Amino acid sequence: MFRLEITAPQSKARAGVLSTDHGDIHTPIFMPVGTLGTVKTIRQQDLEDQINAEIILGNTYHLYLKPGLEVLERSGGLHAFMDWKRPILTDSGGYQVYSLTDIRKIKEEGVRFQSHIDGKHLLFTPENVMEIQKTIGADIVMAFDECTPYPCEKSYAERAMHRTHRWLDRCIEAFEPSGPYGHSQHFAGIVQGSVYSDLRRQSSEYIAKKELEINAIGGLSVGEPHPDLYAMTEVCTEILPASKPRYLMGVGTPANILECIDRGIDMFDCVLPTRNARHGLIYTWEGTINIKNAKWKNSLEPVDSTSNSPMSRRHTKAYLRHLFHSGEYLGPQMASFHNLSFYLELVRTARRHILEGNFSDWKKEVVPKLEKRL
RNA sequence: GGGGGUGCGCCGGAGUUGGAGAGCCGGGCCAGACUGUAAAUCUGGUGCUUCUAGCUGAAUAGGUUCGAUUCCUAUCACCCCCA
Repeated sequence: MFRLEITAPQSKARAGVLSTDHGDIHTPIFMPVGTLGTVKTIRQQDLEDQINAEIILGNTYHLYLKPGLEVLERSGGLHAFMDWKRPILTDSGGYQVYSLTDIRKIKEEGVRFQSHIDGKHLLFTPENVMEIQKTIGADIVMAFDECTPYPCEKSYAERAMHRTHRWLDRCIEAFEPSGPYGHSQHFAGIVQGSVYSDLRRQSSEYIAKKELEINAIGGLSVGEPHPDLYAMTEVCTEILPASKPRYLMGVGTPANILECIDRGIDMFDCVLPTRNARHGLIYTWEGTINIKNAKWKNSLEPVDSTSNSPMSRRHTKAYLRHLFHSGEYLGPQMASFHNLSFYLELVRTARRHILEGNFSDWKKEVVPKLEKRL
């Protein structure tokens, strides 16, 4: 399923190919987030033809509530429902344990959520989360875990980690690789342990022992400082097997992504390019732009002259700013299109430099620029 | 031309029956935040200054009063009615 092509010199960065029944994924890869069966504002066709996303995310908790399993099953799964032919990875709802902390209760059996839509109680267990992801028809199925917050007391982080491990065992027991729609599913376990090296080490060893197809690192990019993010990533990639893809969940900024590729990560997902786009933040190779700022009012420069998205080369900053200030739908849409194009271009370029053997030098050169504010 | 009414913030509302408030609610504007999406959302600022405080301020100019956004006079602007 995963073929490692090359490991960069003086770095843990690697390039590989992850194969699924819906197509190959060239790593390192960025996976746009499409929580509710849509990458917000972007058509599937553009995602495929223009942005060239190789895989997108869906979310178990959200899809279970809306549109619900019945129509997904009748459609033949999420791929058919949303007409997306490439791979899909579904998050298990473990992140909602963190983000919806006020409307959930954690028990050994699972997590009881009170629906944010109608207040109904629902119990998510490792077993039924595997079942739901089967019905959704994801190519990559995530273990049900608990994403701990930051900051997090060590004693709590440790208890939560052990519970996540117990849940992992139950997920493995419940998971079946043969999905209901004729394509096979792949399972990923998740390392936890907050920002504590010894817990991260312990969790990585626990996950590694299971010899899963994909190993993920969760519970990061929840507000901890970047040095902690990098340090914890390094601790985990040191232990998680090199022969299997490593997925760093929820990361991150362009600089985060390059730094973590450098530390041996193969897969990323993050809401930043799409959410920030809707809020007017544009990512470029020269740094980030808040397109709503007054300084762009009369700028007839292209949004991004180096973008591989024709739209960003054709339209001016002044125009995009105007769209935002007028509340026009095209603003957030163009910005999302641009940012996703940029993120995919970012990882493709990283991959190219890994294959060329000069990833580290290239990374050192571009990261300071990426972190600039224009 | 005659009669009536209304004027405070960048805009729209609310409110002030002589003891003000640099002040309420929206919007706009200026910024900021956002990392496995309860997010096209949220937060802060938006008269001036030497800024833990002070100053100026209710169309404009006067007047009455201990005290005026409030009462009086004139002027200006806008709205309504009549010619």
